[in-house]
Amino acid sequence: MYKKKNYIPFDRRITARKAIFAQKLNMASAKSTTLEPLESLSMTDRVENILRDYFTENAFKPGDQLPNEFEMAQKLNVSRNVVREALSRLRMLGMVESRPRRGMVMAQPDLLAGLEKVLNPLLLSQDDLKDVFELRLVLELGVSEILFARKTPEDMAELEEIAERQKGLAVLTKEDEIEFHGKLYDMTGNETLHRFQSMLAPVFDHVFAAYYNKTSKSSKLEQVTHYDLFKVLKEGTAAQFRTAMYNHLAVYIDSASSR
Amino acid sequence: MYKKKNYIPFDRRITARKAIFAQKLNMASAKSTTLEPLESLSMTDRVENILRDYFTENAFKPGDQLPNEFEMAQKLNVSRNVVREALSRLRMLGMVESRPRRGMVMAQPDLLAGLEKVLNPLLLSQDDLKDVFELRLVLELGVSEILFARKTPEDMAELEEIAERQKGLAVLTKEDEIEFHGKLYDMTGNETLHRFQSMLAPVFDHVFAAYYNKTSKSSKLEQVTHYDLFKVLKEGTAAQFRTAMYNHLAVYIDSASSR
DNA sequence: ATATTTTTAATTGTAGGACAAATATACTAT
DNA sequence: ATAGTATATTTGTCCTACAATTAAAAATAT
Repeated sequence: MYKKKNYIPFDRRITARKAIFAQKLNMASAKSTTLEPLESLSMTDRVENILRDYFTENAFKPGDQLPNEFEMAQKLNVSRNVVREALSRLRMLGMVESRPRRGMVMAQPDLLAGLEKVLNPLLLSQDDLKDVFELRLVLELGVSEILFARKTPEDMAELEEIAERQKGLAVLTKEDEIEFHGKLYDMTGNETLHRFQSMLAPVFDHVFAAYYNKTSKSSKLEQVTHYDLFKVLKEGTAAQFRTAMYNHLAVYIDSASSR
Repeated sequence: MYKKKNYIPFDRRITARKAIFAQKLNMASAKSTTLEPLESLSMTDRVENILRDYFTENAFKPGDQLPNEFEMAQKLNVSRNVVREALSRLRMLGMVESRPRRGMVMAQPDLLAGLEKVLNPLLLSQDDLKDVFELRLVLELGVSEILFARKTPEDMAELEEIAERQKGLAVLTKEDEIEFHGKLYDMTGNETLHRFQSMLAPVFDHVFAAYYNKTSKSSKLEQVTHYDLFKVLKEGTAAQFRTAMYNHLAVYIDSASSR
């Protein structure tokens, strides 16, 4: 307890508000060509934007120390609450980190943190769900080049083990699908792509289960299996693999095209 | 000015804290198999998670009215500040909307809002930048199926106009690239894909300009032009288009593969 | 009873005060 | 110089207050 003497809390010491950056704050982003509802941004919105601009304009890099909250609040002529709400957002994105009493530092944002929190089938619009569905399809069809460029014997052995095991199964579960396709993305060496795909997958399943008639084209008996895909990846070319993947996903692609 | 009588501000009326949901709050997410720094979540982090869980578990849909901030703070036994910081995050993601004095409602989140704010080449790690670079490549290579399924005569006419105009140019600017490829994504009818791509593009350019040796393979003179792409899209097949796009992007793909 | 006006209540946005905890720094005693 | 102690710093959290404004309720007029 160091609460003796005439100690003035730090909070109180700064009282005079110098509205240095106030102009910055108050300058409306006036540039709407078409008349729109003029979505008046809240202070928090504006401070968030200003801070991000400030970081990029001043070329802040991960690890760089940031001014403290009081200083920001002063300079911007807003309350600490507003600054904290804005910072809270940036913290969520991984853009800034703050260890208590040590201040805040710039950090490497988490690319997909925001997207991850938002991929909720109940909240997204039909259009967005459809877009996500297709996006995943586009990814699956687009990875073959990378796959061929990056595949290693070890990866192929592991993939073979998976494909071989699944060959015996009458019907593949969702987990089986994830295992095989997940391994594929793993093999790209692209961690973001891998994570991105696995975030999209549940939405993809939801959309397919909810909106598309699975039985329609399932009579197409000559379906390309995971083992087929493996074989083409092992012995074929990138172009052949693309075709194989296209056929493997034919059911979904038909669904996507038809609407 | 209705400030007469013995009006007690709403803020003050609720004092007794019923820690009904306190358990929910205090239950640690204890499930780490490997020993990790035990990233103690802040109250705000926890409330953010709890709120999102609460929304999904109770199947909140866009338009649904949310409890007000006081109530949330009470129930969770935290201050309104903490609740507001958490809500501020969700507001940024478009997940909730709040019109002053009318309360908060669930909203349709903006799929890409979080990602958009974070795509800053100065802040992202080398690995992330490389991942984004490749991601864009994967998208370009993956859209051909959709393109063939969705192309319309009107779109093709517009694309032809662009390709025709660019045929005369000695060198294509960044804007030219955006115009042509942008139109391609536009033709997919997938708004999210379109926006996603245009968010990735600047990072893509940055990575290519900063890290890859452009001159290396540029001697490959038989480059596929935008007009070539157009022609294949018009007269060829999806498979041919994929090959054409692959060749069009060969410079980049070489870069990506080599590292 | 119905329409219009006035009052009240509710709720977000914003400001600002307080303080604990913990760390980095300055200071003091040995 | 070392160890120990006080001080300053800064985030996280809690609290109070109030303006603005709409929705609802009450009062008033038709």
